[in-house]
Amino acid sequence: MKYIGLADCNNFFVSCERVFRPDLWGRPVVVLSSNDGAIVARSEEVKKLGVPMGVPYFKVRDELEKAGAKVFSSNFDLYSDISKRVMDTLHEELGVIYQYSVDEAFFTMEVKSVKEAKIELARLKTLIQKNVGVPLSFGLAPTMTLAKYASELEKRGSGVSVLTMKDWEVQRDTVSLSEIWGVGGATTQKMREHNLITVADFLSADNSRIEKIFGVNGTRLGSELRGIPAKMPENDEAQQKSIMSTRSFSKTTTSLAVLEEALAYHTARASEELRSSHSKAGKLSIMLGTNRHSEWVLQGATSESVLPYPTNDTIVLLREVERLARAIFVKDVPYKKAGVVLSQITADDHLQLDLFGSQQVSDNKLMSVIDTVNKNLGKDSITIGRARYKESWGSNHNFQSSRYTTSWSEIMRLR
DNA sequence: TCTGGGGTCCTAGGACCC
DNA sequence: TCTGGGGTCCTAGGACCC
Repeated sequence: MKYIGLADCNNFFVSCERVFRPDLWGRPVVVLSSNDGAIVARSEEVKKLGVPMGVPYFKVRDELEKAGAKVFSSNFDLYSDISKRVMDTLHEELGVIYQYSVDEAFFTMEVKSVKEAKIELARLKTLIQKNVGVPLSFGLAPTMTLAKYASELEKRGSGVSVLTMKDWEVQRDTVSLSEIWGVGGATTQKMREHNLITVADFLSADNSRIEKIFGVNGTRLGSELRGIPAKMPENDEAQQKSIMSTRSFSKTTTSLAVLEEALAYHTARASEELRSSHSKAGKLSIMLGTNRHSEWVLQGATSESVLPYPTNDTIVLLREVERLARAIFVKDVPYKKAGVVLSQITADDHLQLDLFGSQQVSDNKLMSVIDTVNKNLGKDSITIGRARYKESWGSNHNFQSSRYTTSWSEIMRLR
């Protein structure tokens, strides 16, 4: 029978940090979000302390210190590299995989016997642990939603769980809907108002009632929970719909010049990524944000512009970004973040030519030279205009580990 | 003092058309 | 004392995920 599997790395960012700091296995470790704002990854030891996911760091700093926890700023260069190694191994061993996030991938598997499937996945788990160095868990079930649920079951145990319909039919009476993938806070609330608490409640409710209240998401959820796939892992490298680059500043600013520098930096980042995926964007948006927890919360602004023709040229985009920024900037507002979003993305080889053939279709030589130099000599060896990262508007990252695997100057030294 | 960033999908409602 | 209905397209915003 065909099953859907999920491979999910345990406490991924924490595990990545531990690969190069083996002394931290068994010790409480957390990783902070960008700007050292909130907790985004916790080791088992920290979860046991009761520190919740997503809590602002400053609220739990003392508690963590008392527990002797090690704190890291996020180090995405490191995490992406480790992620790539995990995904490469999964791909080699399982064939087609669908990478769902930096630390998760779905796949399909023909299961002849549960026992054999378990042995196979346990072997794979050991292999990744040995070759890459991070622990992961596998869940195998008839649908994506159930595979997700299954993967949680053995996180602290063997790390491999196969959920058959027979198992699930026994369990689902007591599983609460809020534990299910895709059911968040707002939906849980709404379900509660309709007296739907457990999976069994949901499944015994009338189909048309579910559809009326929860729309297509409701009917899909019902199907997935009955073991009939309503979502399938897609292996094709689907075109990304949007690319964004945004960051909070360590301190607020009221200077248009500073905001323009930050926006220029994000424009460079986003268009670089656009070029590396061999595509162009038809729409550009910028955002200036204020502190969400201050009286300025509503003073943020966004603005967008449909480009005359799709482009990935940093210079063209920079010009437009500057125009938009000047239009929405308000004097004396303390801005806390800035960002750029590129959307309406099309692959280079799928571009629509306009009727008069007047648009620029050739690749910009200057851009590809800059990309090549930066690839060979390191990030930002060449920047355009003001598009260079500056600490003056940068984020806090006070506990950052080395980029052990992606930067020669930060490689681990042995003596 | 200090509260992330990067995504996707769905829906409601307005503009516009015949 | 009367005020269509049906359709498309677009966008803003909500919800969710990791």
